[in-house]
Amino acid sequence: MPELPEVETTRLGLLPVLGQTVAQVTVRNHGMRWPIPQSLPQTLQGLTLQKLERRAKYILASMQSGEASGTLLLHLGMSGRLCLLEQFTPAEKHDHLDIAFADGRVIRLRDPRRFGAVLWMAGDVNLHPLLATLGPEPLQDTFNARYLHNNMRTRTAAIKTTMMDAHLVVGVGNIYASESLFRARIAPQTPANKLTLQQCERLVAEIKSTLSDALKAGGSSLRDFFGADGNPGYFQQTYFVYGRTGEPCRVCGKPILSIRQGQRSTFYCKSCQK
DNA sequence: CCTTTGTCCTGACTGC
DNA sequence: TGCAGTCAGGACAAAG
Repeated sequence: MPELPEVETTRLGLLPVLGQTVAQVTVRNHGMRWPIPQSLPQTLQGLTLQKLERRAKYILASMQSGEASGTLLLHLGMSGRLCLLEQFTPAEKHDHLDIAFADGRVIRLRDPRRFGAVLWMAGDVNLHPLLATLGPEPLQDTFNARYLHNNMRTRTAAIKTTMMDAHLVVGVGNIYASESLFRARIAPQTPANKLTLQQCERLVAEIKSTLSDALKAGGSSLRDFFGADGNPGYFQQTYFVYGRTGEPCRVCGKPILSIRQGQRSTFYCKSCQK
């Protein structure tokens, strides 16, 4: 389940092919969340990779050659992985897309569940419908306690579901929502408009530190993450509550509870979170 | 049958 | 009245 830190680590792992020119694109399966455009191989052929950026959980690969330019949007869904191969190797079952470069290296997308996406945007990628209305990046200063508190005023739904709304702030997936609420000692069922400014301060701080801790862990495990076998696994983190139903709280020892909120699992400690 | 993710859509409702 | 915002729920992608 790639969350923002894994996406960012994936982006870092791809940086070595910056400046390379696309030699050949192979699409083995177009059926992703949205179909991979039939014209993608033709579109990318001969373009040079200029920039690798990230917005929310999208990796944005900007390509250009002469007049032709645009950006490839890559989303990993819940089971997607991008590996950078030093040279072509035979594709396996769920390897849906290869982007081969002139120097022989290959970016390969593997996504068993195919919830991911590969899209092409000519022109300004920030105008793409999927990106245009997104909220701020969680690690930027525009995402702060005042912003959160202000935007929670009109929200009556539970803080857990509200904080996962990408129009409010991006990159807070199911795992980090539970984790940062625990760290901020806020009960996930709390109506968003009941949060005090002080609670918003704690929550923003914990979202930022939870994500940046994970980013640091990702950066330091980059070599393992982009393993020599070209088969990166996701770095395993120790969670306070996520997936720990019935196990003892790492702070107070009471059992971790799980509930459903908006058709998603939420994990929390009843005695630590108020 | 269940679970998992992010995103989009619909219909109902609220408040200005 | 009209409109924008909000919310709950469901749909959807596929596989284990």
